[in-house]
Amino acid sequence: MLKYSRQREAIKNFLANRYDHPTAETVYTEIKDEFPNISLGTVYRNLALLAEIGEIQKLSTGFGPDRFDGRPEPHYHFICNQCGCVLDLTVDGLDHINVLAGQDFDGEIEGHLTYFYGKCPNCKQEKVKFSTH
Amino acid sequence: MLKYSRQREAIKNFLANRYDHPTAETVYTEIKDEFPNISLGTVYRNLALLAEIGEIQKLSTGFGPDRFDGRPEPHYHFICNQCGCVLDLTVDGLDHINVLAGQDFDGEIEGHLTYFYGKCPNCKQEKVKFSTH
DNA sequence: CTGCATGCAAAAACTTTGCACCGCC
DNA sequence: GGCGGTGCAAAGTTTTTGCATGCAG
Repeated sequence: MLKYSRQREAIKNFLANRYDHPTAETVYTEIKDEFPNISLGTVYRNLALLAEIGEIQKLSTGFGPDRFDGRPEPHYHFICNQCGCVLDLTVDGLDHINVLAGQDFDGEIEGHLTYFYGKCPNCKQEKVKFSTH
Repeated sequence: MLKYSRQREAIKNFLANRYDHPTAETVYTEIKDEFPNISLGTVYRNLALLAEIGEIQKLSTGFGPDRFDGRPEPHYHFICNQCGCVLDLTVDGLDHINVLAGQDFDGEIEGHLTYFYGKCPNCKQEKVKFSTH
């Protein structure tokens, strides 16, 4: 049975109000303001738990430590090749790619996980700036 | 300048002949038959290098260590929820999802990385077997 | 010979876990 | 009070790196 804990609640709320997909380390550091005694182990344990019960999402970007997203509903993510930032991305009508993927496949496709790559709005701007020199 | 090395060549060939997307550890263990003195550091260095120059692909599945794919050309991957195996998957006509993703996005989408999840042919079979009991 | 590549081992980076104590139910 | 949660620290896992030596160009 899942028991209430102030720490877990704080972690969940913290993530719900951040849109930059922080790492466990960042969650730990920032949440220390409110809980000076909280331990990194507790942060990892709760992040894993919350991800498992679907209240947050764990993002493995393949670059650096895992990141966490406080928005539980399905959506996509964009990773900037230049600055490494991770942004939420709403893309409609992508469910059909499961069907496409299953066409020549004998197993059963149940879902997919997609990361988009490129230049974030900020870095795209930078590029324009430099190219006008 | 990139200098030839027998170790790197062996790693590349090893991956080219495997279709199970081995981890660095597996590459290391298996390639020791041919190079008893090769070190894990060399394996990691060469895997990173080969991935960077696009001769192999690094797969971060978010579960366990990274895996490596000897097929450099773009294709997709399927990860079995049940047994954890990783299979190659050819899906045509998925490039357009970059356009979809870019529709409400101010940055620039340059590509995407997609993992499909579900039951592999083997595990799907298992399920059928059990359900007939 | 010059400098990238290797082998080795230490260390870094990231995450999990054992254990005694704490606090929700 | 019972049991899941926490803090702490140790350890586990995965990957990177410093350095002396080796080998390709």
